Amino acid sequence: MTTPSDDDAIVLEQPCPIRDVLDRIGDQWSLLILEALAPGTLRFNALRREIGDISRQMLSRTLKQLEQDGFITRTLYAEVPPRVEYALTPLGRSFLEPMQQLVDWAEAHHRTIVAARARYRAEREPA
Amino acid sequence: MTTPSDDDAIVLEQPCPIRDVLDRIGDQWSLLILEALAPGTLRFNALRREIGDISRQMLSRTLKQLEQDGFITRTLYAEVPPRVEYALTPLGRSFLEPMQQLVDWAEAHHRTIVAARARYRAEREPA
DNA sequence: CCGCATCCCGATTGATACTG
DNA sequence: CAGTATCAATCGGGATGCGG
Repeated sequence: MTTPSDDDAIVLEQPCPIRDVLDRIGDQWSLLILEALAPGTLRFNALRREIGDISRQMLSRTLKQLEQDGFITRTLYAEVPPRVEYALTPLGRSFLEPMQQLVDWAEAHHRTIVAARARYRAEREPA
Repeated sequence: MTTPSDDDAIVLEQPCPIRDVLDRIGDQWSLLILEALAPGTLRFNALRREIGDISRQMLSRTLKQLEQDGFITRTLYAEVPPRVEYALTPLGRSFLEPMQQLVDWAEAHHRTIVAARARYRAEREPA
């Protein structure tokens, strides 16, 4: 078995709390998902449409991670066809507050960063 | 040329500001470096010792990224042996403020996250 | 409708050795 | 001291098709 199933997700003890958090929301999709759920509960495909260009696999994997860490809940309704709803937990919701600070900072300083990059390139491309 | 040099670092325009920031500090080392520099200027190897288990290559690459984005400055002193000092810029320092909120949140909720993981596993491993 | 298994490729990272 | 070059191994993540 060289390719373990998603169910075997490794859950290492991270001695550093912030690493836990960055590992979870530093990836490409987690933050997008959390923000998509901020207004309210969404189903799998609704979430997919909301985010736009995420594959089913990555959405599935990322949701599982977020559920595992207690940021969201997954509710399966035993209907035909199946319905699955995702929603923020209080933990997930509380996380969005400090995260918003960072988002605000990013928006406020985005131009500075872009300018720094341009300057960096300019210094290295003399002619 | 299948392995581009580090100097050819790709600088794509990210339409979403927060992505820029997460891409830069969501990696394994950037935040550690920024926090190591918070108390003051450090030289390359001092930084390496401070962080502990980072390879020279990753430290070099990450520092370059951080410099490129304007979070730190790199000052080369034309001496023998060479001396290079890294320090936070005002941008880098201002970034640490909202980031600290997130670090605090992570520390405050770490136990909750760990508990959520344990609970998740317990639910899936009946016996 | 929701999600998992498989295949596959490019990106990331470490080790090691070499340079200014 | 402060890196860079090269090689090799690993890993994330997309596409697709099957299954519940």
